[in-house]
Order: sequence, then C-alpha cells, then structure tokens
Amino acid sequence: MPELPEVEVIRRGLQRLLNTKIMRVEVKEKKAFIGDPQVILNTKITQVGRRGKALIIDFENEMSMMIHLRMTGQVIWREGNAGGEDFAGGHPTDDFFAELPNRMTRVVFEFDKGKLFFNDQRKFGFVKVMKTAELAEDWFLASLAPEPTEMKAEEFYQRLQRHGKANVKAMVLNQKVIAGVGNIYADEGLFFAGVHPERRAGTLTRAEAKQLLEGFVTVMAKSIELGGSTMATYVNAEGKKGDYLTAFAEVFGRQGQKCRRCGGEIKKIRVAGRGTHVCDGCQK
DNA sequence: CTAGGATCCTGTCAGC
DNA sequence: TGCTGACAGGATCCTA
Repeated sequence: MPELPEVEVIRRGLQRLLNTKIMRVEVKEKKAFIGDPQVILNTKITQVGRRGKALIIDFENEMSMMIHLRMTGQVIWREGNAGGEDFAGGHPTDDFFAELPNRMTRVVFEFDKGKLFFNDQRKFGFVKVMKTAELAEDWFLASLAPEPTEMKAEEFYQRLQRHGKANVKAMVLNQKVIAGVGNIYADEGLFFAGVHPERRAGTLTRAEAKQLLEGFVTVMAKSIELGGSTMATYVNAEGKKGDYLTAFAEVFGRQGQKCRRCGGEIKKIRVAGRGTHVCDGCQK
C-alpha cells in the first residue's frame, strides 16, 4: 500500500527524530526484525532518508535501519502525554488512532520523549538493521531502479523496451524498472499519459514513455503535497488524513464513476494480477 | 534470460 | 448470524 509519496510523507514526519536516541527496542514479531536491535540503541539518529518505498534511518555509530512497509505496514509516532504532536502514516486503518501497542504491533522503539510503533497487519513488512556501509549491498536497494524524478525519459523508454513483451502495468510496478511506483500511482500515471495498462511495454513510443514518466512525477508530487493517500497527522483525537485519493485520484477507486476528462465510465479490470482502474475512452 | 502465476499473512467485505 | 471466497496501495520465488 504505501507507495513513494506515502513513504516520503513519513520520512518528512520523522525528521523530528533527528539527533534523538532510541533507548529500547521491543520486537513483538520476530519475523518483522532482521538483525540485532541492540546495535541501534543509545546512538543519535543522523539522517532519515528514503529510497523508493524504503525508509532508511542512519545512526551516528554508522549503523542504519531500513523500514519497508510492504502492503499493510504503518509507522505511528506517539508522544503520549508529553504534549507534542503525534503522527502516523502507512496503511490507513483505525490503528492510527488506537491504543498502542495492539495485536498489529510488530516492533516498538522507545525514545526519551515518545514511542515509535511499527504496525503491520499482514506481516509482509520488515525492519532491517545493518552497517551503513552495507546498505548498498542490500539486494533490494542494490537492484532498485532510479527515482522517477532522477530518471531521464530516454532511460525509462529503454527500460520499457528491454521488457517489451510484458504489459506496461506490470513493468511500472517492477521496482527494478522504476522506483516507488505502486498500484495507485501506476493507474494514475497511466491515465495521465493516456496509455492503456494492457499495452505491451515495447509498443510505447518515446513520446508516450516520456509522458508516462512525467505522469508519475506529477501525480506523486501532487500526492506528497496533499499528505499522501494514507497519512495522518493529529493532535490528540482530532484526525487529519491524507486526502489524495478523494481530492485528486482520477481513476483509482473510481470504478463505476464518470471519467472527469471524457465522461466515460471508469472500469476496474485485472492486469498483472492486480486490480487496475482504467478509462477506455482516454487510455489507448 | 523473460513472463506469468503462486506465495507470504491476516482482515474485511460481498454474496449467499 | 454464519460461512465462503475474493481481494488487498508489495515484492519474491518458482515454473515453463
């Protein structure tokens, strides 16, 4: 679920942890934590970064922690009664506002002034600690394609050509082709470019590939601006959720409704094993 | 090597 | 109300 914009919103929210230290880690689901939690205790957080859909937190002792939320992961920061502003992002459920820890809680990080909860319904997500120097060797990061904002249109075109027989939807979901695109922004970007998700990737023209890349950059920037599709910041019980989906999405989740561009009906079909939203009128 | 499908896991929802 | 099957904002592994 959380795609590049949602993870980016979380990254920004976690800047508040810079120069603070984790005092204690409680691993409630063994599978969710790879490596030794002890190595990141009592050392300052020097950077909170992101690559694709992965959060990367660096520590002063040259250790790093990668957090990948996969489908249903959540990051929830609570200052409790300290009076600070709470914050949450990831898969949108009521756990954002629930009493924590709860049965979805996989890891708890205790700081001086608050607690950071890693919640995950389906247990696909994980936290992994390693030496900062070893990040580049992590096989997920090592094979990850460039960020959409860093990729040249020609390179994107060439990557689509290389896997020309697969449909374009499957290609853009492949993190080795372009980083950070997931099911929502795949559908939104394809709509933006007027490209049908079942087109074989090799049939896209240079102009279409360029437009598609621009689509990803545009819709993702818009989503980040709106707080992502899933994020919530809140003070006490007053919730404010990211409203990208309701405010801006053209096709995702709008099956049965009218296309705002041509007036045709948005359809939901199955492509590359994923629910896919498309306007046949606008996407060829 | 590629492309497509199964798979990890649990909760929710639609349809009997 | 209770059951069943489909599905889920991800990515890897297995098979042909």
